[in-house]
Amino acid sequence: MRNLKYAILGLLNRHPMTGYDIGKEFNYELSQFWNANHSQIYPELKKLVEEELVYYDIQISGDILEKKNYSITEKGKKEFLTWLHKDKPMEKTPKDIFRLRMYFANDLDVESRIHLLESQLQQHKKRLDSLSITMEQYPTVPSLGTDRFGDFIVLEGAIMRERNYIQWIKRCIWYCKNKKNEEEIKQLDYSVEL
Amino acid sequence: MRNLKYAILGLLNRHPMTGYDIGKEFNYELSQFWNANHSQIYPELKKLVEEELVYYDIQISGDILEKKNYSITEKGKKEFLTWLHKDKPMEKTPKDIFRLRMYFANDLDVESRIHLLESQLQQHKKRLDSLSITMEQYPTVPSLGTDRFGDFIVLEGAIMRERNYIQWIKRCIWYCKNKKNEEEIKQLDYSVEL
DNA sequence: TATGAACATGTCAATATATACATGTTTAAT
DNA sequence: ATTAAACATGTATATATTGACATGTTCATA
Repeated sequence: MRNLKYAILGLLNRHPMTGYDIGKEFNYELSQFWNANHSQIYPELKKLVEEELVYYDIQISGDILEKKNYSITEKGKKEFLTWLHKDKPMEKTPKDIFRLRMYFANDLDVESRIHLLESQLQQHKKRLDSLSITMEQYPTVPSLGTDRFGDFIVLEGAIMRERNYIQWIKRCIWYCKNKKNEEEIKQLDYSVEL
Repeated sequence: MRNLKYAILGLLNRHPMTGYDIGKEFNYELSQFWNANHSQIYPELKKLVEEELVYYDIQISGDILEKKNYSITEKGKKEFLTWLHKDKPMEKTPKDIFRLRMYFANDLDVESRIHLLESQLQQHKKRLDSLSITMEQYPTVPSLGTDRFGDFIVLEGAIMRERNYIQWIKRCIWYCKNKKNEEEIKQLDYSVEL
């Protein structure tokens, strides 16, 4: 697999940065589809240096603080592009603990169920709001050859995903609140508004 | 975390079954939000027995084949319900390698990008079809207190998730094709100028 | 009755991930 | 000058997960 390897190579392919910077990326935009702790990043960078896919320059920040500024090598670039070109089969669906809980929720009284659903709803709404604010940075669709195009489509994907999750939670709440008219419920369709 | 623990307890809380059966569940409906290999399941069951959260009866299948039929204990039931009641904060967004690839895809020519997107699109459509067929088993919404209600809402969630992913991929393809035309038009403009 | 698919249970090694431990520097604000 | 937040880089331990190794039985069917 070595997915972290390619995530790091991809970032360094954009521009050189330190391990700390990579960690920050994983906590910002990328966090919508990737993440890693620094305890994973530093050893991986070490490995990538050994494999001659990246190298670093030491920069002095302030008086004595040594920063390792990592760059991708030609070999690294080549390996990254090979990975990027490969048409990989669809991944397994991701694990989702909240769905797992809802799967088993018939053991919960309806009030508790609604409470858990409402709590998740609030959290997802909050995330959607923050993603929407980020989206305001894009008045138009960036052009295809730029980094910002990648930033834009995954941000849009994240927004769509959150909207969709919110819709599902709302449906679950609706079912819980309306035990009757079961025939009617099935008439609704699951179309997603954009 | 011990999420597998609760996934197993939840299943055994529905009804007793073998480790093999649990593995099958993880490859069927549950696979839309949970999975585990048998190499993870058997050791976990062993642990749960030690913790007295489950126990097993040995059943003879055929002449000599011993099957371990696992059941949940009262202690296990209690611990499962405590877990189920707890209002947990939202999980980190799941990792998604295809989104990661698309994030970096500006290094790909437009044709390759569209090819990768179309390939994913076909696979997600196929999964959506199979989920939709499963949904045909539910002519009405099952009542709240039954296992089938849990089955139903997560199946509906899986369908919504696939529809949404498909919409996102289609949007990405649309952007690629439109921008491509724009660039072609630009090329034409240049040639006219020349 | 031979055969292959599904049933059934386990271990082992490698990798991936999370959390805590450990140590310091720089920068901006008070 | 003090302080707190952010910068910066690592290691260690525990847990989670994957994929391979290992072994055997039962059942349907050709």
